[in-house]
Amino acid sequence: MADKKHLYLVDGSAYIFRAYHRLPPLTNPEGTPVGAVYGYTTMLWKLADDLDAADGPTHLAVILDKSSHSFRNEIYDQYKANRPDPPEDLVPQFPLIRDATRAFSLPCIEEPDVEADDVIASYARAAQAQGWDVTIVSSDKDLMQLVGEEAGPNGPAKIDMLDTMKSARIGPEEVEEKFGVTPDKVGDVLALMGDTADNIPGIYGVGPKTASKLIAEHGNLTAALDSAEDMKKSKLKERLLEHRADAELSRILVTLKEDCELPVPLEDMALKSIPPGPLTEFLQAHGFTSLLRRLDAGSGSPERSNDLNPAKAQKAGDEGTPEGNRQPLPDMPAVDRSAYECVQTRDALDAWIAKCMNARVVAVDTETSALDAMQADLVGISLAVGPNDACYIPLDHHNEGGGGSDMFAERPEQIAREDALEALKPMLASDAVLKIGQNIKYDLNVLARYGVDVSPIDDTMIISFALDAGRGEAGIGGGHGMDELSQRHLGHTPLSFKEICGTGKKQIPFGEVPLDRATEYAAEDADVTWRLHKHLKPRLPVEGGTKVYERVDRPLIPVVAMMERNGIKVDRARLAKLSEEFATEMGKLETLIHEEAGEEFTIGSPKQLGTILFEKLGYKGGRKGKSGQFSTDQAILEKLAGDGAEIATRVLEWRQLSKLKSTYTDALQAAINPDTGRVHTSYSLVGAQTGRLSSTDPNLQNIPIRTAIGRQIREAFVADDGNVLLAADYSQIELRLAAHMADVPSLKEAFEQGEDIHARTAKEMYGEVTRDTRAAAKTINFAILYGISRWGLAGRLGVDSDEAQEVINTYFDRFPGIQNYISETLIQVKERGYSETLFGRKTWFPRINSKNQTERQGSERAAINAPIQGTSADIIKRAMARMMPALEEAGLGPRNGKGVRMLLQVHDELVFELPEGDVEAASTVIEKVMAEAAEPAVKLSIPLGVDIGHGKSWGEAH
DNA sequence: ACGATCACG
DNA sequence: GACGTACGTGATCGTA
Repeated sequence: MADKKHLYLVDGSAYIFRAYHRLPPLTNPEGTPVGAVYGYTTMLWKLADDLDAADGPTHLAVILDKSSHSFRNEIYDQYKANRPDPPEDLVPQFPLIRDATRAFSLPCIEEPDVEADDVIASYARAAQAQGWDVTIVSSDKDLMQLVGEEAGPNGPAKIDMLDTMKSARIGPEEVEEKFGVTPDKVGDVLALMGDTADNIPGIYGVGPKTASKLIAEHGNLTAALDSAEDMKKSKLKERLLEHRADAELSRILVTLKEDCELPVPLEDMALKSIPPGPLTEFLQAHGFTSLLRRLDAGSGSPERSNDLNPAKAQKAGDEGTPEGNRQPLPDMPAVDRSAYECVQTRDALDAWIAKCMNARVVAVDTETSALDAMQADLVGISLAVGPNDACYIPLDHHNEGGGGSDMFAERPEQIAREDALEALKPMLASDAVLKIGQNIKYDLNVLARYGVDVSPIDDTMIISFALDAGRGEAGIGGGHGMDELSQRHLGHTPLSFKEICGTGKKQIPFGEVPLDRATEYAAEDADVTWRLHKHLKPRLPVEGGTKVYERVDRPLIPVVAMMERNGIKVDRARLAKLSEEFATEMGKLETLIHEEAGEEFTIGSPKQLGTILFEKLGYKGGRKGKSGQFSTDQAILEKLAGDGAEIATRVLEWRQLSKLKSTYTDALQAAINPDTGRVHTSYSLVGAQTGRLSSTDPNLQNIPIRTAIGRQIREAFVADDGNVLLAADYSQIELRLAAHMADVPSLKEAFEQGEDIHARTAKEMYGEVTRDTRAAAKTINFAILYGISRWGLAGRLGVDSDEAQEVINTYFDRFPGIQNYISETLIQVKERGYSETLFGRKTWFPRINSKNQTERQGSERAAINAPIQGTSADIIKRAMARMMPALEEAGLGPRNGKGVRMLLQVHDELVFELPEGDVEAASTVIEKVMAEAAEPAVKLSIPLGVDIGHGKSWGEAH
C-alpha cells in the first residue's frame, strides 16, 4: 500500500470562481486584484504539502479550460449560452492561475475543444485503469459521475472528490446523499433535472427531487422516460412526454468525454520537492508576504498556510469580515491515535494535571454509561492539550457482564473515581485553565452530579453555531456535531461510537470497551475538540462572531445546564388519571367512528382514514402531496365537519386525545427521573438556526395551552410543597421588535401607550375595531413577521388573493417602515449571504439567491423573520444569563436547594419555582431583568412588556 | 427512515 | 407565466 499512487486532479477554473466569491478582495502591490489567486495558491500549497499524508497526493496536475467553446456547442448551440461574463476584477486573475501553478512547478493542462471536466475524466480513468487512486479537487456536480471504485491491477482503485472550500471529501456516500442515486446514475439524474448554470434544459419543471426519485425507481433515464406512458394523468406525465427530446439531448451534454488526448503522461505528474526560486518570485510579485514568511520558515519546502493574514486583508481595504471565508486546514499533524496515553496510575494522572495547568487550554470530554446527562454514570474522562497530545482516564471500566457491584467483575487497573475527581477538581475549576468542550453542557451536567465544577469554559459547538448557523448547503451537512465539524474543518473522520460500542442489540456500554480501544476513541474526541477550537476560535473576531458568542451564548451554557439539572415536578397521579380519561373517551369515539365507517380500521392511519372518507363514504376533498395520498389534516377534516360530516368531527376529537395521551400524559410519566422525581428536559443551544433554544427528551416547549382539554396537562406541572411556579413572559415581543427595527411610529406609539396592538392595527387599517377586524389584523401582523405572500394571507383570511393583496397594500400604506424593512433586509441578505440580529447574530441563507424559485422564496421569508425571531432569542438569553446573579443580589438566590430556581424557557417565557413568600420580591427582580435585557448593548425605541403570574401549577401561573 | 400530523412560540 | 402558498421547532404514529 505504501507505494500506491494517488493522483490529484485540480479543477482550476472552477476553483477560482468560488475563491473569488468567498475571499476578500485583495490586491497586489500594483493594484491588480489577486484575492482569488491567493485562495488558489494556498489551496495548492496545502495539497502539495500533503505529500506524505495518509491520503495525500503522489501525483498532481491542474486542469484549466482552454476556451469557453467546446464540442458541446456543436451539439447544442445554446450550451452555456446564458453564462454572464465573469466579474471585472476576476478577469485579470485567470492568467495568474497559470503563473501560480507554474510557480509550484506543477503540470498545467489545457486542451482545445473540450472542457476541463472532460480532460479530468480522461485522466481519472487512465489513472484508475493503472490501479491508482484519484482525487478530483472540485465540487462540480458533473464530475460526481466519476466517483466510485473499480478493480485495478493491484486491488481496487477509487475516484473521489475533495471540496477544499468546505474541507469535505466527496465519496460515493456523499454523492448518493446529494443525488439519491449511485454515482453511475448521476448523469441520468442531471439529464432530467437540467442545469440552469450551463443552460442544459432537462425536463422543464423537474428538479433534483423528482429527477432522483424517477431514476432511483426506474434505474436509468430511458426507463424513467418510458414509464411516463403508464403514469396516471399528471403534470409530471405531460412534461415527461413533451420534453423527452430535451432530456435525451441533456444526457449527451452531461456525459463526460473520457477519451481525450493526454498531453502530459501520468508519470510526469509525480510530485517532487518544489524548487523555491520561482515560487518566491511569484509570492513576492503579488505581495503574499505571509506565505513568503512560511516558505522561509519551512526551509525550502512549503509549509501549510494557516489562514488569510488578517493584517493583509485590512491593508487591501477589507473590513476584516470576509464573508464565507473558510480558512484552510490548520497547521497540525495528522491525527495519530497511537500517540494517546491511557492514564491508570495516580502518578500519571498528576503528571497530566500539571501538564494541563501549564498548557492553560485543555479540551475535556467525559465518557458515560448512557446518553441522558441526568442519569448517566461517569465512566472516564479524556483530556487534550495539543494535537495528538491527549489522554484517557478510565474510571469505571469493567469486563462484559461485570458491571455494578459484582464482586467477580474483572476491572482493569484504574484510579478510583472519587480519587481521580478529587485530584482533577482544582484544575477543572481553575480560572487559569480554559476548559474546552464540544457540547460542554453535557459534561458540565455529568460532572456537577459528582460535585465537580468546571469553569471557565469554551464550546466548539457553540462557536461553530455563532460562525456558521444555517450555512449547510444541499448535500453537505451544516450541522455542528463533532464528527461533522471534524470532517468539515480538519478533513478527518474520528472513530464513531458505533465502531467502538456496536449498534442495536449488540451495543455494549462504554464501560465495557477494552481500554486500548476506549483510549483511542475517547482521547481522539478530546484531541479533535482541541484542534477544532484552535481552528474556529480565531475566526470569531475576524468574522464578527465574538459579540454574540461572548455576550450571549457562552454565558448561557452553565445557566441552561443548571436549568436542566433543576428539572420540574410533575404530578404523576394526575397525568395517569388524564391518560385513563383520554383512553376511555377515545374508546367511545372509536366505536362511533367505526359504526359510521361501517367497518373497523386504524383511525391513526391517514392512509386508511383517507380511503374510508374519500372512497368508501364518498366525501369530496381531492388527492394531495407527492405520495398521491389523500390528505386528512385538520383543515380538511374541519371543512368536512362544517359540511355536516359527523365522522370528521369524531376523528378530530379522537386525534386530539390520541396526541395528548401519547405525546404528553403517557410520555411525561415515563420521563420522570427516578432519582430526582422530576422531569429534566435537554435544551439545544444550536437547534434553531435563528438562535432560539430547542427542547428535547422530553420537549417541554410544546406543552398544550391553546385548548381547555390540553391545558389540563399544564395543571400537572406543579411546584414542590410550600413553593409556587411563576411564569414571566414577554408580551408581543416579536411585534415590538418589528416596530422598532422597521421604525414604525404608529406601532411604536401604540406599544408606548400600552394599547392592544392588534386592535390598533385594526383601527389603522379598517377604521373600526370589531371582533372580525381585530382578528384579521392579528393574522396580518403575524403574516408580516413570517414574510408575507398574497396567497398565504388569502388562505388565512378566507379571501381571494386580489383582496389579500389589497390588504397588504393597505398595511404597507399605513405602516410604510415595514415595507422598507422587508426590502432592505432582503437586499442585504442577498448581498452578504446572512441576516443579522440587533446583537450581531448571523444566520446564513445559502439558498437566498437560488434559481429555484420555491427554494429562494422560502429562504426570503425565513430571512425576513430571522432578525426578528433571532433578536427576541438574544434578548431572553441575556435575561437568562443575568437572572440568577440579580436574584442573588436581592437575597433571593437558591438557599439549601430552595430559594428561586429557574426551570424552563419557552422562547418568550421563563418559568421559576420559588417559596410562596418570595413571589412579590422575585417578581420585581424578574420583571426588571427581562425588561432591561437588551441594554446596554442595544437601546430599543419601544418598551419590553413582561406579564407575570404564579400558582401551584404551570396552568395556574398563566 | 420518512412523511403526515399536530403540539408550542 | 409556473412554481406553491407564513417563520421557527420536536414527538409520535403508521408505513415502506
